[in-house]
Amino acid sequence: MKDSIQEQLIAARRNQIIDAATKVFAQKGFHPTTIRDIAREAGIADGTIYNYFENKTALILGILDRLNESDRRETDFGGFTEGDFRSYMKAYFRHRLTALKADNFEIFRVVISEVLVNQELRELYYRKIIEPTFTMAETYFQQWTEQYIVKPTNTRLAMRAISGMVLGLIVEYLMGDPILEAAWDELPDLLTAMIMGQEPHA
Amino acid sequence: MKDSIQEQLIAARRNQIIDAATKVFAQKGFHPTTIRDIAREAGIADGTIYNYFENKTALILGILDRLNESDRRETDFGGFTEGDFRSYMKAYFRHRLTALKADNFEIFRVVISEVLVNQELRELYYRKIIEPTFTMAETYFQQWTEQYIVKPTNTRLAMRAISGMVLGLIVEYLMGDPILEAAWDELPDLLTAMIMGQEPHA
Amino acid sequence: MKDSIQEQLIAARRNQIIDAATKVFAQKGFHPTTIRDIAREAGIADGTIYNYFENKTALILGILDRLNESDRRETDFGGFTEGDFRSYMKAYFRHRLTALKADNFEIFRVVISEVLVNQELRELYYRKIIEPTFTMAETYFQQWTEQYIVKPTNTRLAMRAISGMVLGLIVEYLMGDPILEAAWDELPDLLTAMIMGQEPHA
Amino acid sequence: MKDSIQEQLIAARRNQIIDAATKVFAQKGFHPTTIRDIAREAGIADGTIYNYFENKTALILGILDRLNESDRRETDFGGFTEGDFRSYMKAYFRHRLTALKADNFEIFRVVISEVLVNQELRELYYRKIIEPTFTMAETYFQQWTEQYIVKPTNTRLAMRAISGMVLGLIVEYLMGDPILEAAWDELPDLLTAMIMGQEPHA
DNA sequence: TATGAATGAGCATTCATTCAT
DNA sequence: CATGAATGAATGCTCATTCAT
Repeated sequence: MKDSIQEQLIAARRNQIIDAATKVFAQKGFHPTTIRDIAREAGIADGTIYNYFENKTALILGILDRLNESDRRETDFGGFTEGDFRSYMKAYFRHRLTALKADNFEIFRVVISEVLVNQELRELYYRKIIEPTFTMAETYFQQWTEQYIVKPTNTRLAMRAISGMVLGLIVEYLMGDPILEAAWDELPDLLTAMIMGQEPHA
Repeated sequence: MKDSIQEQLIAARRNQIIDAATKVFAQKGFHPTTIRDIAREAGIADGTIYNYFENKTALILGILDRLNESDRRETDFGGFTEGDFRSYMKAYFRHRLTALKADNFEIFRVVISEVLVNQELRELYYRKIIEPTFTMAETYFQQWTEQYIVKPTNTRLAMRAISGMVLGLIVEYLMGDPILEAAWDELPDLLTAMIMGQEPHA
Repeated sequence: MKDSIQEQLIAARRNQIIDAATKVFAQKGFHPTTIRDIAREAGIADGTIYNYFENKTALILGILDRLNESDRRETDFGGFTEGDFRSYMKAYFRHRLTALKADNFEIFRVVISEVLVNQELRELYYRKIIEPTFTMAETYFQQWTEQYIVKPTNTRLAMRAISGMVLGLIVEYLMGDPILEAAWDELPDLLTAMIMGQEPHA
Repeated sequence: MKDSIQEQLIAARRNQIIDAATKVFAQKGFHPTTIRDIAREAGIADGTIYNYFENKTALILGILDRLNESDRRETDFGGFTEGDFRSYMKAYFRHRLTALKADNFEIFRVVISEVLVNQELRELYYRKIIEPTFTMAETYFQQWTEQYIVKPTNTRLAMRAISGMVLGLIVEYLMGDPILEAAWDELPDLLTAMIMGQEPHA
């Protein structure tokens, strides 16, 4: 019982710190942000952060974890399993392309940048987020690729191509492309059309 | 005459430094690499680097410039302009996905990471590399999209989706995905098929 | 309560650092002295200095402040206000010429040198030390100049001439003049005689 | 003959460099000025400076020498030797207080600052400039002090007090005192009056 | 657990000076 | 003599991390 309260307190404090870290990292980037910046933003002392996170990198990990969790909570494509795969794709694109809108874009910029370059982070990110996502998605794609692509071994590659398209577009957006910024919302339809062919007219 | 020699000497030294920087950055990443590391690798004094580059960030710029130049030199899709767009696409995918193979992958990891997070770098990268590339490519895509996509205003978006797919796949590769690593060479065909539909059988 | 202790600790540490800085600056001068020199002399780490002073220049400011404070504490010419102006002058000269004796001379050398050349320092020095001193002294001089100098507007100039005489003598001393070194103690009487005329014999 | 031309060339180049150094030192101060700054201002290469001056400090010495020479050339108080000592004093004050006007003030600031703190410079400055000046002036003052001051041994001290007054006023001016700046031209008369008493009315 | 002062390794950058051309 | 590229020692300052209270 007591442990439970303890855990809740700890979780609350961790969240408080991750909130602060997310905010400041998003504003200033990872390297330019100091532990003191985060501590001040969280309204706590520098040293306190080290009671909850081993080091600065662990904060990025914490952010990743939480992004992942909230993503998993929001994501549910179960409804599309049967039947309309086109709708599923459109929903997937919309979800992925919208999820990072607003503030999230900036923290995503920082996270991607750091993950690319930090092996420890990268391995964790791959193992905890990318891999499970791919594995989970494989089922959905399987049935689709069976119809469209001859070699079924390519299912996994096709999946990666599609998720890569989304990721690449986000990166291009983060590079400051004005075209993407202006027409971001048109992407789900367009991407679906590109991948699945023109929507058959009734 | 003398100026020409001077310029050559300067260019040679710059290349020497960029070579060293590329190598060390690729090994250790941008931030962990010290100017001294690069100077040692280049076999020159620390201070000499500053006779050719304003600061550490300028080294990344130099690397970007050279990647860009060599890319432009290697790239020639002119032959595909007329006629077979499918071949053009396949060539494009193959070129893009191969260009960064080997050592280049590692420096690309570092460059992308830093560009994402450094505004000055990002703006230059966009202005000098991304934007011209898109502008140049627009012509090729125009004719294709005219046939496949109803709204011609989406040409630019489609281009970005396709280049984004490549970029995203590279990033996923850099994240350590074993599937991509194993089947990287199958991608050109697969991507072409995904975008353009199955190749029509004779 | 706790704050008071905190403040005392902070003040103590600041004093400890200023002591060290004064000592090392006096020995080696401002520019040749490194932060590490001061830290070692104070028996603390380099970084600790930056918890108490913004930068190296701020150390000079700290020294100035403390010189100023101790000067104010020692200085009290109130007793001479009424009556004997000649005694006042002599006391003034003696005080000014003695105050900097011993170690103080060397730190004064460094401080003057740096203040002359550092605008920020100069402005602060003028505003916090010179100006208040002149303003405060004006009252005393007023009554004297009323008697001796026709144009009362010149009071301020006369004050500056007299304080300048002291300052100039100190600078000449610091230049290494052996005559001044040998007869420094005779100056108060001499200067008084020069300014006020020979002492009337009873 | 050839040597003479050689010497003239060398002297000309030295002057060119000292001109540049004076200008840049006056603008930026000694330490913030780089050899390159001076070389650029002189329109020559960095290395050339080292053919004429041993090091950066030697440039200050060169400036001092030239200030001294031009001062000696301009200074001639011979006419006042006999007769009117009051006129002599006034001329002395006027000369000293005017000589450094305009640009000279700024270079004087830099020179004083550096001389105070650099022993080698200080000794040379004292030996070559201060000492000869005092020795030379002693004769003039002798006769005056004989009349006014009882102890003739104090002649030298009185001289130093008076020259110190000038020096101190200049330093106070350099500290940024607005009163002195506004009424600088009134000083010769005032100082004379302070030292010699009110001018006797006919 | 919270604090925040102390730590000190670490690094980009500068610049006086040298010397081969 | 002039040049200016190369040198590399030297240093102020930052900041992640620790730990006594």
